[in-house]
Amino acid sequence: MSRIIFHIDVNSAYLSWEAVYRLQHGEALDLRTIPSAVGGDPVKRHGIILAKSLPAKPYKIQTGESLMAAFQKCPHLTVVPPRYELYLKSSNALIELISDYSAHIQRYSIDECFVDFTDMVMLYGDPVETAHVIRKRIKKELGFTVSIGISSNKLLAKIASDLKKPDAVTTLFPEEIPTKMWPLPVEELFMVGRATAPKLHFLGIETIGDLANYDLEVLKGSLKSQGVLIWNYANGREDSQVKKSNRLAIKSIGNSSTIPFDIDNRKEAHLMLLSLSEMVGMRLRDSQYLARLVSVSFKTHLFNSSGHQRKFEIPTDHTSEIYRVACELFDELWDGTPLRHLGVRVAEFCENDFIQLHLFDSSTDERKQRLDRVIDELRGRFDPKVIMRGAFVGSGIKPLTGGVGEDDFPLMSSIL
DNA sequence: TCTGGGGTCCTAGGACCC
DNA sequence: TCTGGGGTCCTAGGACCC
Repeated sequence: MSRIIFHIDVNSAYLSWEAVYRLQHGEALDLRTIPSAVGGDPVKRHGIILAKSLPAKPYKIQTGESLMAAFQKCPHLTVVPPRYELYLKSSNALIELISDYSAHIQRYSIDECFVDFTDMVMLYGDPVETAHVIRKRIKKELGFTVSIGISSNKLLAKIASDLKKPDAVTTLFPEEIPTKMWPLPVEELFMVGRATAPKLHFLGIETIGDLANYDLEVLKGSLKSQGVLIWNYANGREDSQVKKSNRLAIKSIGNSSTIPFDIDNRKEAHLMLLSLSEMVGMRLRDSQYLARLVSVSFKTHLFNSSGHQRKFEIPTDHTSEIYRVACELFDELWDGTPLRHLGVRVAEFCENDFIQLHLFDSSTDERKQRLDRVIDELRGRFDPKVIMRGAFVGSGIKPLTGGVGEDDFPLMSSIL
């Protein structure tokens, strides 16, 4: 039996949510009506564009480009800093409203979700009409607009929602593929990115239709399994389930940061690793997991990147353990080239519901654990900066680096 | 174009085992 | 002895997503 899937996408999410918040708090100006953007650190004119308004489009402002470049294209661009707690609240409100219509919701990212509407058709009738009802309710009750795509699978629904923006409902059922999807440039296809597009062009493939009708064996030859995947996508074939997102699905936790200055000595590098390990450790403990693997990665001033990873002898969630191994890994990997980016990540989780007591130094282990808990507690209760290791004082390196705390839902996958 | 930060998955090569 | 092949695990690197 054929399914009915919705993909719901918030238009210019961060910017819309910011604009709505400001209107609700008495500001007269609607950011959506002027060239504006949400981006990092406008004061220092540093960071990147995270979201832009429609009036910013004619200036060719691109999501992901540096603020410097954006100001050059549009000197009077209004830039506001991001506020992730607000976006999380807005996202939750959206999901709550959609829950009135179906319990089968998959949050794909903070501003996108899939809804399996198949069983709801009996209850609500025509899906397109229902989608319009949902769209209008969101606009009226929450103050921002969405684009809704409807089809028989997640891939087509996602592409459909992109066809018309803002504030729109669009279908892309299999019989509509040749007219609505095949004329699109191939880079609009999910999973065709910066590296794959040139390879496809080399084969003479320009549109999604070209790809759909291309010889699969030839494609396999140059793109392996990726070739098979995108060929199926180009033909609209995809059958993954709308899965309720569960926190348990999380696979890794990491933080990384571009340093304001190039690091050229081990001491500063270690301090940076400590700062990152603190955040990773906090998030790991919050997740209730222990990690079996830790990895360190960096980018040099020339943007060459490399990484190194290792397993813990015993799965852990201690900041001090993560930091110790991170330093080991770093010292083995680094040849002294100046660095501008450093990252720490933990993975391979197991449950922490029994306490790991090992025979040799259970007392120090317990002490570490207590220390972590007390610090987490204080940081949660007050400002995270209340606890600061002495080594950071006057170092120019923040005692805690990286974002994404407590309520993150870890589901951004390159697979639908 | 002078390039953030959070993730997931795939592949290739080497080590090691039988 | 200088020579198999298959399976699994580990690691590094790259591609993609939002």
